[in-house]
Amino acid sequence: MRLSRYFLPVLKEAPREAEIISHQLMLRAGMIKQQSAGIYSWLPLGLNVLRKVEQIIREEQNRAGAVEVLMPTIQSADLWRESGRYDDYGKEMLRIQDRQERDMLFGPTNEEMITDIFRSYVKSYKDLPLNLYHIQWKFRDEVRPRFGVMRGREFLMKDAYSFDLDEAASRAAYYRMFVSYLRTFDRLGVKAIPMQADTGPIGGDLSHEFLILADTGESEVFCHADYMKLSVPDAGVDYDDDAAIKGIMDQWTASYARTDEMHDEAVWNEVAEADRMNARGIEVGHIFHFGQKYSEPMGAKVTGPDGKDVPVYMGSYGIGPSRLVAALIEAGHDDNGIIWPASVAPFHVGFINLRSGDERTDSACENLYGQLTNAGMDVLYDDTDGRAGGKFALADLIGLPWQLIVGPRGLDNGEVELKERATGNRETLTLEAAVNLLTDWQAQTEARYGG
RNA sequence: CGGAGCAUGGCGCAGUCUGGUAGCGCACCUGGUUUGGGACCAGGGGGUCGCAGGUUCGAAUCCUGCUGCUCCGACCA
Repeated sequence: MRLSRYFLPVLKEAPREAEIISHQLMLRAGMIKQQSAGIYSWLPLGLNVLRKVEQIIREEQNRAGAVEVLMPTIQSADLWRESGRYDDYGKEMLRIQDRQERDMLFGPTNEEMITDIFRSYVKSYKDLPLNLYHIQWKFRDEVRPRFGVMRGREFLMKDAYSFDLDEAASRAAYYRMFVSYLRTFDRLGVKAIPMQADTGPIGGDLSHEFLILADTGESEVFCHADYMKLSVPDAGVDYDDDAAIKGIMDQWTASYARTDEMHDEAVWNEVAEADRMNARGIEVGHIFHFGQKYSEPMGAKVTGPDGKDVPVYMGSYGIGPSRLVAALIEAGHDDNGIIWPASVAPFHVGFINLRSGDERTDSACENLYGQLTNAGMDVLYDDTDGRAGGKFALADLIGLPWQLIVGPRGLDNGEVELKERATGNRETLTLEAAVNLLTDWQAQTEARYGG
C-alpha cells in the first residue's frame, strides 16, 4: 500500500475525551472515529488490525473443532421470552420495535438464538458433539461506556456455543475451548492468564476469564508466578484426545489465579510470598459451562442411545476482538506510539523515502516495494512529500514492526537502514541484505505465530 | 442511575469572571525555498461560539431549559 493512496487520518494531538493510552493512540493513528457514546467507526488501519485478530481467533476455533455460522444482530423478543431473559436482562438490552410493532432487540449475546438453531435441526446424540460460533457485533447499552473500544456499547464478539449429550462430554468441550483460547492469545502475541471466574447472570458452575496483564487494566488480579513460565500447546495439539486436553487444562488451572471479584485472602496467603503476583488485567475472554440452563426451558433435546430425550448440555465461550485491539495497545506501546505484535501488525514494514521526488530514492523504493510485496509481505510505503521527522513520527505512531529507511546518502553506498520498532535498533545494510532479513523475519514469524 | 465537569473552524486551546459583534497553534489550499528525526517565507479559505428561549441598544460572555460528550461509582467481551 502506498501511503499517498491510503486513508490514514492521523492526529498530532489526541482529542481531549480520550483518557487512556490505547484510546488516545487509536484516535491519533486514525484507527477509529467515535460516532456516539461507545459507538465507533473503524477506519482502514483499525479495521486491518481487527480483521487480523478475528482471523487468528477463527483459525483457532476451527482447529479446536468449532464451526462458524453467522447470526443476525437483530433478534426477536419471543426467543428471549422463552428463556425468561427478556425481562431479566434489564436496560442493557437495546429494545426496538419494527413497523408491525413487534418487539425486537439488538442482540447482546446469542444463547437463545443458537439454541433455537440447534433444536430446529439436531435430534440425535449421534450429531454430537457440536460447537457453533460466530463473530458478530453485539450491543449492550452500558450505563457508562468508556475507554474507547475497550468498553464500547457496540462491540465485536466471537461467541461459541457447545452442545453435548452429558455433563462429562460437555466438560470436555469446555476444556477444548480453554486450550483453544490459550493458543489464540499466544498467537496474538500476548500473555493471557485464565482465572477462576464468577459465573454471573449467564449462570453455570464452571467459568474462567482470560486476562491480559497491563497497568491500565480494569481488574486487579492475583496470580501465581508460575503462569509466567507455563508453555502454550503448539499447533499440533490433538483436540480429539480428551485426556491430553484435560491435562493441559489442569496444568493451567493448578495454581492460584483470580481477579479481585473472586479473590480469597486465606487461599492466597498459602502461596509462597515470592510467587505472589499482584497486578492489573484486562478481561479479553470469558468461558462458561452452564449445562441445561437454556436447553431445558427452550426444549433443545436430543435422543440418547437409550432412546430417551434429554436436554443438551451447553457452554458458551466469548472473546472480544474489538476490545482485544485496544488491549494489545495497552500491552504494547511506548512514548512514540503503538508497538504491534508481529501477528496482527497492520503492515509488516513501513518504507520511509527520505527524498520523495528524487529519481534514485524513488526507484530504489519502488524496486524494494515490488520485491517485498512479491514475497508476500504487507508494506506501507510512505511515498509522500515531507521531511524525515514527520515520516519517522508517523511510522512510530502506527507501530509497524519494521521501518525501512531509504535515502540518497545510504544509496551512495548501495545501503539502506532498517529500524526495528520494538527495540529502536537501527542497522545499515545492503538492499539485498535488507530484503533477506525481512523475508527471514516473516518466515520465522509465520512459523511462530502463524496458523 | 447517583456524583463531578466540559461544549468556541478538522484537532488542541485562549477569550466568558468584568457584555461591544471571534482569536492563537497545528492541520488544510496557492506560490516559492527546502528535505537524514514533527522545516521556512509569503499569501489564502474555513466558525450563525452545542441547541432553544430570555435579559439587553448590543450576548461566545449574563439567566432558564434542553441536548451531546467525558470522568468517578454499581455492570460487562
